[in-house]
Amino acid sequence: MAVREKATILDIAREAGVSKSTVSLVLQGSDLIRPETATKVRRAIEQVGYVYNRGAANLRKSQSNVIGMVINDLTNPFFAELAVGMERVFQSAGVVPFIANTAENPVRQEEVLRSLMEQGVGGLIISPARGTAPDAFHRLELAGIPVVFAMRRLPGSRIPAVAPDNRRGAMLATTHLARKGHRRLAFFGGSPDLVVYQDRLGGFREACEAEGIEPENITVIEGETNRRGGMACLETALAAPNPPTAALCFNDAVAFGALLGLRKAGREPGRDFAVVGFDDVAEAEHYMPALTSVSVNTDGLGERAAHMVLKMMQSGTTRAEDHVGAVNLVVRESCGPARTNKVENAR
Amino acid sequence: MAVREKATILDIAREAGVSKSTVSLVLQGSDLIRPETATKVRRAIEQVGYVYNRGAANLRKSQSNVIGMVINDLTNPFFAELAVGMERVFQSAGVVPFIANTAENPVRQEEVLRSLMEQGVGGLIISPARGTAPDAFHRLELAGIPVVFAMRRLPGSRIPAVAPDNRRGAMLATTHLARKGHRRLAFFGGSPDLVVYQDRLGGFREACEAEGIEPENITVIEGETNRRGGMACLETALAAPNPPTAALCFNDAVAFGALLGLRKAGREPGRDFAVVGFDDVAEAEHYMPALTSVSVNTDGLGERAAHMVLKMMQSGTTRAEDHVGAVNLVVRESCGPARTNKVENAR
DNA sequence: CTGAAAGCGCTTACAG
DNA sequence: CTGAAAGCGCTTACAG
Repeated sequence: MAVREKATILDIAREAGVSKSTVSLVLQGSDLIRPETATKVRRAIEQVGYVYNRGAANLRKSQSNVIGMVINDLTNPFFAELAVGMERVFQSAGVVPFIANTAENPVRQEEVLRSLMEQGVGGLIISPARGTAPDAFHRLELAGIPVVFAMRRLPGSRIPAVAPDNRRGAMLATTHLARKGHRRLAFFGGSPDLVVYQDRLGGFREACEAEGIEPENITVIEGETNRRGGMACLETALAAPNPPTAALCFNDAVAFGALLGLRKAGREPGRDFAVVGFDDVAEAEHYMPALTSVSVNTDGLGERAAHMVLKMMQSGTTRAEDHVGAVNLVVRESCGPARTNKVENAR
Repeated sequence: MAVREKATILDIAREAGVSKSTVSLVLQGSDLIRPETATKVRRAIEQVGYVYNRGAANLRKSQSNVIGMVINDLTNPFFAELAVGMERVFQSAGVVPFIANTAENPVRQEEVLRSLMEQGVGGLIISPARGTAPDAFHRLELAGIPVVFAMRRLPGSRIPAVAPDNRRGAMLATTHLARKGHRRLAFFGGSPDLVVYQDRLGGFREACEAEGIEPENITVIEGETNRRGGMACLETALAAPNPPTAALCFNDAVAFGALLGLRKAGREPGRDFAVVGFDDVAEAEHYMPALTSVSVNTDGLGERAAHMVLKMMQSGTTRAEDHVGAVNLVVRESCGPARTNKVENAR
């Protein structure tokens, strides 16, 4: 078959001996068309090597079923897992979402959003980049495009969000550590510019209070939300005059870093110092030692967000109820066996 | 500002008191327009909250600068790193690529490609899914759309590929192990349906021969290309009557699995058994023990592929020279200290 | 420099 | 069921 000009519905119509209206109706699966005619048209479509021009159709219909997924950091396995959960839903709905990465950069995020709008997206799922301006999604709202926040939300925004119960997750983990006998606790990584951080830290503090941990025995160390940040937090913590014996980490990456830091410091992770992560990424289970972590059901949240945006697109609304996902603590080896106060005080 | 109908160039023209041709020229940055006029138009664009309709423009121009990146497995950090390298180039070229994930599924890949074509992509970078049919990209070739293969290529295809020198990388690693005194070597993970596998295994075998490793001391164990696969390979290997003392792994994920398996088996990775990975993902450096791996310059290959497709789109060709990227062995802890034959024979 | 006109590939009433 | 006609938002010669 030789290279040729792109075939259009006119070529199909000619090939099948019908009008282009008929072809269009077949393309849309209308039941106005006699089955034999439809078959004839489909054969012609194959014949001419036709590729549907969705852009032209969208232009005419002035609507679009293109969906965008804007991810803040694709190299973070957690967000990759989230994307996969969403994709599964879209796949069974027969739509191919376009993924874009903002690399945690608000400027890039603006470019990405503009491009997506120019491309005519019909709906969007966004995990906003750190430091996103409050009005970053104003254009989208104005255009009436359904948007859903995943995992992260923006303070004061009316865009619906799908996120885990971060506060409760942090409380579960902190309580677990306290009940194991730890009386000097730390929170590692993250910074207050993320709502997620405020929620997780808030839960940590609340549980500390409930368990009667003395305020002077609570250490909060901000830091990058990756391995490097975790190592740095751990170093800082151990250098303190009266160091903590356990840490809840902002996320699993930070926890992996803390575990690494412990090894470097010659401490036995789990035994000498308890570490708990957050998110329960796939790797947590296979780490050495296996990481205790707050499971947020990443896949499930992804699916939920996908369903939400699909539904909003169908009903033509930009409003929806927030969804707060259940969490639970998955206890593995990194928070070690129970410890008594005696062990803890020996340093 | 109230919600309103989408603004078009006509609205801008009215607001600015010019014709829509003038607006269009301003939009395209033509120098036919007087600066004051351009400024006036730009102000009007802001006024009416205009969003460029790229679909309409592409339809009229019958060309597109939309670029797709089709990735076979986004949850694999290696491919995520590759995607990021490509994105960097596209970003500085001012284009926002759309990423799609095939999850190593040829059927999904077909859907993704169809969708991308319907959307009117102007160029594509693909890392083909395992088990891709030889004619999977026939439609794209017919349509004259520039395509570049990244990391993986298809046997017999004329689509240009950007990939590391897999054979040489495997030889470097194998030679290193042999020179450290290992005389019984294994190759872990992967299967022959991937050209990459054939190249890496080929290099391994060639180096074994060059170093005088006896054929009966060469073990090849196929397996999944992830951690699980690595653990399984290691188990199988150790169960053999005369087990290998070192393994080159198909990729880093397999190597991490092998390292994990060693710990489970009570062996000290690096000392009791040497492990070398392939790809040198970011995590390799931070692993415990740090993983010796063949660095393929993932970022650089991504950038190269991006430049290639951009250039092809500009010159309107679908042909280009393959690029074979340089590799080098990054020696870390997982292949341990030199060993003598004596140590090796004691089991 | 600017305006009127045609056309990209499709969908959608509207007649027949 | 099918055909002719208009129009989605843009770009592009072509006159002025």
